[in-house]
Amino acid sequence: MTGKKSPREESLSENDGEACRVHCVHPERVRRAHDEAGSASVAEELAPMFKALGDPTRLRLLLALRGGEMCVCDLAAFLGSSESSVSHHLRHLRQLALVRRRREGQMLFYSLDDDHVEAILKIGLDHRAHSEGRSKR
Amino acid sequence: MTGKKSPREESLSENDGEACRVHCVHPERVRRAHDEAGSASVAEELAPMFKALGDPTRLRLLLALRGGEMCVCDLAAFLGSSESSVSHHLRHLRQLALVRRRREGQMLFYSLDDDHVEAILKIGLDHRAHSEGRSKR
DNA sequence: TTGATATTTGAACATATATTCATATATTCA
DNA sequence: TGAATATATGAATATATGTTCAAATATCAA
Repeated sequence: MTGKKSPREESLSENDGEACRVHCVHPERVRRAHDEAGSASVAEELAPMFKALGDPTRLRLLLALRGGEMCVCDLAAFLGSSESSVSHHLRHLRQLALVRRRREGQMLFYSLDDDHVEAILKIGLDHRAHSEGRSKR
Repeated sequence: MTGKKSPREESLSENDGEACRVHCVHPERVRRAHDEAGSASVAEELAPMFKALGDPTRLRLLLALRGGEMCVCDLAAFLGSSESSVSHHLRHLRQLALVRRRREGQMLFYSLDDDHVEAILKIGLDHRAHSEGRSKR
């Protein structure tokens, strides 16, 4: 992590020289952006996890699993969708280390794999509560 | 006792009878899942935000903005992509209340709109560090 | 006003993705 | 062994999504 001062407040009055000529660019800011965002591969590695959470069905699966492990047909019954579809989603989530599974006889019980997952879900719910209908058109 | 025993984990308060006949379902678990996940609309409302973070380009924009506000051409230069593309993405993020903007002359400066956004990004990065290469094939 | 810059917007296209259907695998039990 | 159950998997398809291109706004400066 790159240490830095509190962002936000600074107005750019005298900051990066002035502004943009011919399709601008404030060099200072671009440089700082690189510090914050790292290389492109950081986002490339991180995005798939968020994308996985971005599907309502998968998200619902994960929210449900907060209550404890469930088998595939439980999850299918819960969602009201096919077991095949659920299985595809679970494989997807498993490949991303978001869920793990445990076999018991013919059944496979799935559960959340990582505490971070719960944390992210929680913050997401907070954000939802916080910015209720605040979207800009 | 009630017939058979249940060698299952006790993380759940009670066992759901045994398992599944003809495409199972543990009623207790399904009920608890409903408690945890709420109605389908919860996931429907929450998913778009995660989906927005699920695109590497948009994610990179948000990571960059952690360093402070930036104008469109800064962001385009930073990403190495077109300003049109960036603008489309920013509109998307703005509609979800993930970023806000401030005009200064001809330029528009974008910044993160919500502390939750930073929090989610941070946890995401943590998760990435934690589960490095742990994905199951 | 006119011209220039910064950004937005809509449509088109090419790619990605979720679901379905049919089939395959794994495990238990007779 | 074979039937039955629970889940996985591959292919096909229909839909969603990101980027590009062309054109439209908005602001400033002369």
